[in-house]
Amino acid sequence: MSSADQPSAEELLEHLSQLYPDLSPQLKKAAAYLMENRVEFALQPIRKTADAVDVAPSTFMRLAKTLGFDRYDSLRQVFQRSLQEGQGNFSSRADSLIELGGRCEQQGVVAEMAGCTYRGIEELFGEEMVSRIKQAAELILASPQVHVLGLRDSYSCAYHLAYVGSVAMSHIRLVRAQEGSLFTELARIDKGDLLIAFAFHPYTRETIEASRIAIEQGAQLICITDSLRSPLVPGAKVVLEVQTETPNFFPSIVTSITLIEALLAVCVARGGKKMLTKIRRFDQQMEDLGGYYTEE
Amino acid sequence: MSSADQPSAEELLEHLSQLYPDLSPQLKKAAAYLMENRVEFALQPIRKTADAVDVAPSTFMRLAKTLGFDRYDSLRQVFQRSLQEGQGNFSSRADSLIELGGRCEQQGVVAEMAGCTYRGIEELFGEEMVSRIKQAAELILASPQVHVLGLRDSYSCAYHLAYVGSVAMSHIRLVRAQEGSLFTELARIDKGDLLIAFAFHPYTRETIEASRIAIEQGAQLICITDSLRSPLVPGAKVVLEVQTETPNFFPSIVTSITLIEALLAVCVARGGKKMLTKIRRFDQQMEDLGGYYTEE
DNA sequence: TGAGTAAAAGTACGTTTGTATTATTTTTTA
DNA sequence: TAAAAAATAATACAAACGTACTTTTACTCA
Repeated sequence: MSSADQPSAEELLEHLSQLYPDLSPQLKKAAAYLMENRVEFALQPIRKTADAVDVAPSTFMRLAKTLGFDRYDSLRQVFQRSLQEGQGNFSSRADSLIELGGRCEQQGVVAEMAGCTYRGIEELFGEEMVSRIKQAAELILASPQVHVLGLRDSYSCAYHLAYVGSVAMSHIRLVRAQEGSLFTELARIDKGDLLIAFAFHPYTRETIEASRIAIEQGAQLICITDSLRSPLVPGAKVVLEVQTETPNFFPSIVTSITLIEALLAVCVARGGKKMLTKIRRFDQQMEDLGGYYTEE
Repeated sequence: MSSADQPSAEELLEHLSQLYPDLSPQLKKAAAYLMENRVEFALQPIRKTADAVDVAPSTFMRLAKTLGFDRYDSLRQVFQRSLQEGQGNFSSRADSLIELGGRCEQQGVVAEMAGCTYRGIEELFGEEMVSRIKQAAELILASPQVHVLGLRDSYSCAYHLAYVGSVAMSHIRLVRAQEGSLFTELARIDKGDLLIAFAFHPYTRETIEASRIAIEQGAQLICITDSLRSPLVPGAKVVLEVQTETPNFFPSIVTSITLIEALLAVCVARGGKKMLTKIRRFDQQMEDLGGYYTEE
């Protein structure tokens, strides 16, 4: 047990399973339901819960008191909280990392960062996200041209996607915005093309304007951004939301980079052999041109 | 949309994010809360939710109706259901993301990537690494000039470090290598300066040569690379080794980016107030110059 | 058999809930 | 600048809620 005040759901269930054999028949029914339906239990009011087991509401009140709670709601809150925390694999490790970090100042910062990173990545590999990544990959493979746009703090993302992506898929290119060339570059976006745009808060004005223009020109948009409220979202075909929170003064791009690499992996997996030979050819060329370092 | 009867939470949030720009101010506040606190929204009654946003309860009712629901509870139930499902599929499996992989081909790739990413980051936050990060930060803060070099697949790393870093520390600059300007740029590296160089296998020839020249010129070197046998290591003052392995055809830069952000965090933590005012001034300037997007 | 005693169900009540309605403020339009 | 419209806040109320209390049931033991 960690704290008598607010036991975790797991601790509680373990405690309950020990008490179980000695409970009265009705309390057993109630306890059994709780053990096997924690989520429903957390969400439903006492009356609905009681109905589900065909038991009087007061039975669940007695159960709460048997477990040492003063009120029914305290019991239910335990399970609501466990829902909120999501009890994810990474998050729990992250928490322990943070606890560990308190020792010295810098380690604290780093540990907190680690926590954010873990949480961000965990979200990234959820089912919903994976299916979106697949959608995005589909779009990339189907489009005649793919333009990648990211400015300022998002430029690293755009560059990474465009550089690595173009090795495997020659129809991917980076939208450059040096010396005010952005809007000239936009002219190269044709109807039916795909634009992949990156923007994190505070959003760079040009990125927003550029993607609106692209949509007007008949292009499709995939946006990678930090919130569903981002000005990039309206009009986007696929929205890839990433976690950018961090104790730092700038938004973290770690999850975005991870997303990019996952996206590329899926593209290659779908792209088949054609793509593999393309990659091999690129490697060969680099070697022939002396682009790579070889010892002595 | 799949079913008009009971849209999924994700569909709903996407729908909402499309509507978002046209909502009234108060409805935006409510919508924003919903988009970023789905779990709390599912658990709390309307009054608590309204209080959290400092909005009248009726605002949330209007939000529900705006989204096409007849009653507030129907909206909340959508998120309650998504809680139930999310809980069942994921966390109850509890162990590792990799287990999740087998289901379909693409998900397998993604899951394996998740594993690599996780391992890489875990290594990064070990004690040994943290102490090296501190050494590196010390060097950065002590040097009169810091040059950041990374080419090809490492350019995103170099750019990220230099761009974000220069916001807080004006003595950080990116070494550019466009149109063969690399060696001209190297002339700017003085004795006592610091060079931070990135290179991953297969190592780009110019990066290796450039850092050797820099050392000859009396500069110190921090290298961020994927192996202790990397040609960048000899002569380096601090070596930061990162994990780049991944099922992909290119080395992953996720851990490098994470390292960069940790490094910056430590720099800022040590840099004190001077740095904070510098960051604030940058923000102010960007806002004044209209660099950031603001709604309407 | 019938008092005694847990356990369970039922009842009643003050709160809190969602919601329709009305009032107020803000914004738009003429 | 005044009127009209829209958006927001306040109010009121019935339904549903948790919970204390009472009644009924089931069982134990003189």
